[in-house]
Amino acid sequence: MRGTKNMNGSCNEEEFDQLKRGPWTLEEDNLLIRYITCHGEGRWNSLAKSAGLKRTGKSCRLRWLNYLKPDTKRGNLTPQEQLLILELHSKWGNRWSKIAQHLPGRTDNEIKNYWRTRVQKQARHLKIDCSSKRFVEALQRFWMPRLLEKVEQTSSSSSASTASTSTMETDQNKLIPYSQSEQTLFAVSSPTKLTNQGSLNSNSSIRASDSSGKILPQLPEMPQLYGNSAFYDSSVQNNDCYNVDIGGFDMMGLSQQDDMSSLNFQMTDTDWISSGDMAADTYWNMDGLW
DNA sequence: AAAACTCGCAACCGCTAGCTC
DNA sequence: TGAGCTAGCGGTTGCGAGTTT
Repeated sequence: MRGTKNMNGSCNEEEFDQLKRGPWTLEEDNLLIRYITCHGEGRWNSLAKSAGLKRTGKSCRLRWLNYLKPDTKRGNLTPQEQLLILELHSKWGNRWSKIAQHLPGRTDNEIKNYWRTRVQKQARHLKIDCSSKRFVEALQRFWMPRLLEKVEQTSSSSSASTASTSTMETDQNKLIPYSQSEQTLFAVSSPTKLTNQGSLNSNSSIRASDSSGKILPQLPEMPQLYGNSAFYDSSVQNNDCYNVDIGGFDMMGLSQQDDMSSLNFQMTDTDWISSGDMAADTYWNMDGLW
């Protein structure tokens, strides 16, 4: 069986017992980097041997992909990246590698860790299952708008002119999860761009609000965010995940509701979504998220 | 000051799809 | 066709660092 002594292909029992585990040393890292620089990736088991590493091929591959590869990004995820993760996870679930493909420089492991340590922590805090409809709804109504706000803050501070070029009519702070005609993930829409299929009525539109229920400042038009940023791979634009059919939200049982206010989550304990309590910082603490 | 606890992340494990022979 | 092997994925674990008691 894989994962046992037999998983290593040509590795016999004695070799297996001599294999090193645990944290990589600087020397091992250098060996691996040097070898891959000269010979390239692939054939990980033989690579491990040829490089003189007492590691499994699997371990070498992981170390390279998650840590040593030159274009690997380190450090905190940006709000843009977090937003994208939330969005893509709502569509694909725990398909970490697939999600990672859309965040250049980030690894599936990193994204998985982010989800488990940050997002699931919020779910625990709210005492709900992070895979539940309620939690997805919470993400959409509170977390994502705040991330968008954060994105706006960072983009306006780094490029004031870019942020101010959004001339779209945003008389309502409507956030639609997807725009069918534009390949965006999340956009502040003008009313004319809302389709019957994807629109949310104004009484129930997802709004960015602070804990007191105030409507937050208008949010930027998202196509700029995704269209211009380095992490948005233009090659992805024709991917079905962007050319969406609102399917990303169908899975959450929301899109078929023209009026979100009609959603009934049958909450018997605390109706924290509709009451607005959830938006209170005591329940939805964003401070630790970035 | 130190023990207990929590958190974040690197690394490992088990499984499986796909390829080769 | 099926056995063996490789690469890759998602889940889990272990450990060091930081925080709380």
